[in-house]
This record gives sequence, C-alpha cells and structure tokens, in this order.
Amino acid sequence: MRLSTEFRDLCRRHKLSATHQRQVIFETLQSLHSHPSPEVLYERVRREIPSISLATVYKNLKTFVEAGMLREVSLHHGTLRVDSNPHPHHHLVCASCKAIMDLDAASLAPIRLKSKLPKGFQVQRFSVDIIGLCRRCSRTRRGTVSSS
Amino acid sequence: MRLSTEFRDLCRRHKLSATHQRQVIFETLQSLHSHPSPEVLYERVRREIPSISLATVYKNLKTFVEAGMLREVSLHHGTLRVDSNPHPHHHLVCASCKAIMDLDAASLAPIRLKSKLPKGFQVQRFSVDIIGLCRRCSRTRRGTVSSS
DNA sequence: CTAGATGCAAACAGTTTGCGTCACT
DNA sequence: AGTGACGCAAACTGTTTGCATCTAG
Repeated sequence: MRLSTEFRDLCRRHKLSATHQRQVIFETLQSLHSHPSPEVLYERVRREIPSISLATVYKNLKTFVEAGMLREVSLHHGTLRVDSNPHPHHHLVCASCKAIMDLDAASLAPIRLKSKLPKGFQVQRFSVDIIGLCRRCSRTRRGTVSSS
Repeated sequence: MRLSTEFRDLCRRHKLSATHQRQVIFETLQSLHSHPSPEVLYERVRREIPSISLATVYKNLKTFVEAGMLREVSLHHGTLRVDSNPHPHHHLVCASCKAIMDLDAASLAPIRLKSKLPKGFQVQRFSVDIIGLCRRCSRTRRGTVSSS
C-alpha cells in the first residue's frame, strides 16, 4: 500500500515492519514541528486514515521509541514531580528508574544564548536535565528498568 | 497542633493557612532529596499521619505550586510527548499552553560540566528546556492558560 | 503461511472533584 | 463563627491490554 521507499528503508534499518499507519504517524510527526500529544497527533493522522484507532497511535509511538526512531521529550510524563529546592540547580535524571537528583547550578558552565529566540518568546528560566543512568541502574541491566 | 513557627511563617508569607498535613507534606518533600511521585510521598507522609488521604497530598501539591512554594519538575507530566527531530537541539517550552518548539543546539553555548557528578552516574545526554511564555500566551493573560 | 500489526472495547493508573465534616484564624 | 482544609468515594483523563481479524514479509 503506497509506502515510500524512504520509510520502508527506515523501518528496515530499525527492524520494524512497514505499514501504512506507521508511515502516516511518523511522517505526520515529522511534518509538525511541534511535539503534539498523542491525542492531537491522532486527530491529524485521522485525516489520512479515518479508520485508525487511538490505540494504534499509542502502540506505535511506543514501538518507535523502543526502536530508537523517536525519543520521549519528558521522561516523567505519567507522574507529577515537584521541586522544593529553592536554590538554582539542575537535574540528573536516570533514564532507567526515572530517579531525579539535584545538581548545584555551579556544576555547569552558565547557559548562554548565542542567537535570538523566536519573536515574542519571553524567557522565564532555563532547565537542564542531565540524562543517563544512575549508579544503581548502570550496575544492573543497562538501560532497562531495574528489577529490585 | 504542634506546627513549627518556621512553617507558620512560610505559609503566612504565601497566604496559605498552616495545617499539620501541609507541614508534614512540605517537610517530607524537603527532607527527601529526590523528587518522589505523589504516591511515594503519600506513603512517606502516612508514617507521620496515618489517616491522611492521597487526595489531600494532591490538593496540597497543587496548592503549593500555585502559591510558588514548589515548582513542577516537568511541565509535561500528564501527556506523552515525543521528538522526531534527529538533530541536536533544545526546547522552548511555553509554561502556559505547554507548547514545545525546537531550538537548534547551536543557539546555546555548549553545556560544560565544571565539577564531578555523583559517583557512578553515566551521562547519556543533556536536555535543555528554555521555559517561558510563547508569543501567543505572552500577549494574552500572562502565565494563565489562554482561552482560545 | 506465519508473526506481527490493527481496531475495538474493556481495564488501568494517576489525578481531580463533590460533598459532608472538621480545624485554622 | 466563617472560610477553607480534610477524608472519602466516585468521576475523569490519559494510557495499556486482550482478543479477534487482517496484513506484511
């Protein structure tokens, strides 16, 4: 079903079977330069494939992330996290167990803008996440959710 | 009920009434140097106040955030966002409408560590969010969810 | 032909809300 | 004394899962 060779190749490289739904989901995502919620993406994709189901969108987003074709913008969607540390600081985030540790702002060279931002955007603050594996997770299976 | 003067003052400054539950929630959060999920925080707080309800924890987290005593770690908990942009880049995040825009990595001075990270942490990548108000939101009610 | 993808509906997890009672100011 | 906080249970929203059918390879 009219799948582009580009998308076929991309899927082959990532060891996924190429389906029409996947191509439309992936390409819609790329064409949008924002990072829409699954719901919004679903509405967009529905214009192309009216019969697609929301579950398929979710399943494929997960598949793409696992295959490395997409990355999650925030590792903490799904649960509220708050910060009571009033000092300027950054976060160390474990990609595996999702733990968040504070890192003093002085540990990083100051963030400096080198070019103009899009017109009208008013900066409030910078937030830096250093993403990786915490000691515990890097000792066990790398990149997988730890068992204990 | 045995509330510390410190906490009383903190609440007064933020125009909140000081309750035992609030003090325990807030101080538990501060004593933990991680950023636990509401569920985990609830379990901790329950050791002090066995009768507290999870709803109270949620209500107060929200109250504290609104009062400015806490800040949300991620503005996108509650909805999955993915990134299909393979080029190194940062994100402009609108604190009001939650829109995410890409910003080329070259727009920011390179992130450099000035000190050692906690032992055993393996860095995978840096993720920088520039948080503020997008053009649209900064034109309308500042900091509030836009109506249209 | 077979493994895996899809669509649907039902199940889940995290969060919010309504309401009667209780506590702070 | 009155406003607002608490605790409970029910409602919601976003996401996942089970299963029957269909499709890519």
